[in-house]
Amino acid sequence: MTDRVEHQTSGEPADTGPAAKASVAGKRKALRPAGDPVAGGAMPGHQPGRRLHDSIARGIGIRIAAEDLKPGDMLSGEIEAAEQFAVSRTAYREAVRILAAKGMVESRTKTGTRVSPRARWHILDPEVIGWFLETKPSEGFVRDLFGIRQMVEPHAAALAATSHTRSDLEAMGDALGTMARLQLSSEEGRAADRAFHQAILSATGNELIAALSSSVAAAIWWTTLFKHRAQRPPRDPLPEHRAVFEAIRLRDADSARQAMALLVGHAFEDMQTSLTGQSARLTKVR
Amino acid sequence: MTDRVEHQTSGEPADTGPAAKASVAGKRKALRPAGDPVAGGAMPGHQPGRRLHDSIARGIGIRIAAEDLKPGDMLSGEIEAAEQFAVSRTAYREAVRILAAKGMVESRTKTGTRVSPRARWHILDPEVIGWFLETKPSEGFVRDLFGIRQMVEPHAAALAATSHTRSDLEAMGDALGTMARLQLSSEEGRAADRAFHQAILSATGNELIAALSSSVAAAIWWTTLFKHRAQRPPRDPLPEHRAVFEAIRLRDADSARQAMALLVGHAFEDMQTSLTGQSARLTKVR
DNA sequence: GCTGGTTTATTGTCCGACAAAAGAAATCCT
DNA sequence: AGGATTTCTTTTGTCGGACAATAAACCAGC
Repeated sequence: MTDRVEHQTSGEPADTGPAAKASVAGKRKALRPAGDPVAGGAMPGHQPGRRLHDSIARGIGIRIAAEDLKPGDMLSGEIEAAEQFAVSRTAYREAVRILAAKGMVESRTKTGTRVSPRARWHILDPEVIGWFLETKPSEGFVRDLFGIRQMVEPHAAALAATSHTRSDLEAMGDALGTMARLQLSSEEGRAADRAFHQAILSATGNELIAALSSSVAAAIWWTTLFKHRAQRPPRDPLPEHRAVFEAIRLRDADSARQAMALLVGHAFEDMQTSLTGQSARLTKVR
Repeated sequence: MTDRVEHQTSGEPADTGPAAKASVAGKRKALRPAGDPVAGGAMPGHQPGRRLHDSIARGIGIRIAAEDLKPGDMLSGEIEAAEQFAVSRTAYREAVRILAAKGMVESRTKTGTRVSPRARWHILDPEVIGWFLETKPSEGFVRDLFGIRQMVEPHAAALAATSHTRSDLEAMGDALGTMARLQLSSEEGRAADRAFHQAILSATGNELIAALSSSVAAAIWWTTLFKHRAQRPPRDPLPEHRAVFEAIRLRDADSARQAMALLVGHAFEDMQTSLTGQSARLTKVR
């Protein structure tokens, strides 16, 4: 008894709608009409210009991240799944390869393709993190995100203080200047915030630590998002950033570590108060 | 007769002799155009039972990790590449999808597929780390590996001290017992070593930190390898492991952090002395 | 020299077929 | 009947060939 999971886009059960299999076998003339409103048909949320297999992988990945598909769940067979997405089996298979490369699913002959146990997910993969943030991530996930940030960034700041080069310092300074000019209300200002922290991770000289920047960036993204939603103006982050920068510039590792620990700790506090203050509001972003 | 497959942990310098494998299957048609000298043979290192696209992805990934293919380098076109590997374009494309999912290559129409800049590589991906360790004992990479271990493990031990559950403790205890029984000379003993450290990362309760276990495991793998190569008997790692375990068991976060910092520091020292002691052998590869 | 079409090389997508693996079922031998 | 063996069946894996879409490169015209 195959208890298969279907790839439906909305809550509507696929219910073999009339238009569902509208000439899947039809000639490939069936170009995708712009704005095709027919539900159940074409790949939902597929932006033109992006690749089909990427869109499909993303769609399934988001469903897994949202626990709509749980570990152990079996995906429908390739032929059926390809039909549901209204794409060729080739495109669907390439999507599954992507998911498998990120540890999210496993395929075996006869057994089919099923969602892997959570411990195997490459949860530090930037794309995977993006999928998790796509829908409302669990409180635990955001907490873990900050947990890693509290572990990484003070250490990284200390390393950066001793190992930075001139260009590292310039990158930090530029980002800091942009932050001061634009504040965190604009997208550019928030990008500068991320750039500042990324510059520090790069300055460690350890490319494995630098690879954690996507996780850090994700946590920062959430912080600023929550701050932005909370009506009351948050504390000004600039002085603490400057303190970190100064300590790194003076090659004072201990000060840099402490300053960064303070910064991250405050960011965590802000996020927590914002989160508990309006946890009901945490619905879908975007 | 159990047809047991030897699970030789790949990672050993791929000396894989059996090249005569090939013979993908009795194909329907004679492939192989006349003018093709088949440079390098069909698909080297493809174990039967593994998937073709995985083997190809691994092969290319290793070449990238070994800097045989450098960032910016363009891979040959899909048709030509598929011919070189003696596989279909489909299989080759799925391999490229895997590489792209790990940030190692980027494909664009007309431009072709090229190796991505190093900063985009998902270098914390367990498979990617495996590719790096396959052929490249770059001193810098191993140093970075230990750098991340020095950052992660003391912090993780402190967290584990406060957050561990009974089952976490049991996992650590079991691993420690196996280590004591088998030492590090056997593969099982080394596996127990890795299991001990992994149990600590799991006990943090932070799944993002736990996801770093592959990096830590890789570093441990290198340590034991070097220790094994160095003729003189290394220090006994067990007392230090026990100290970490005891501190965690007593929920003493500070002691756990310090004990773990000591353990990792000594492992790093051992690795460095072993490494410098036979640097001639290590650098001869390139 | 620049602008704007045209060519062209390369990846992207589709289709239909067969191979291989492995669970499930049927069969056979004792 | 029971267990081992063989056959069936389902599902992914691989193949080859075709066409579409895209963007770089090229060419023509002003």
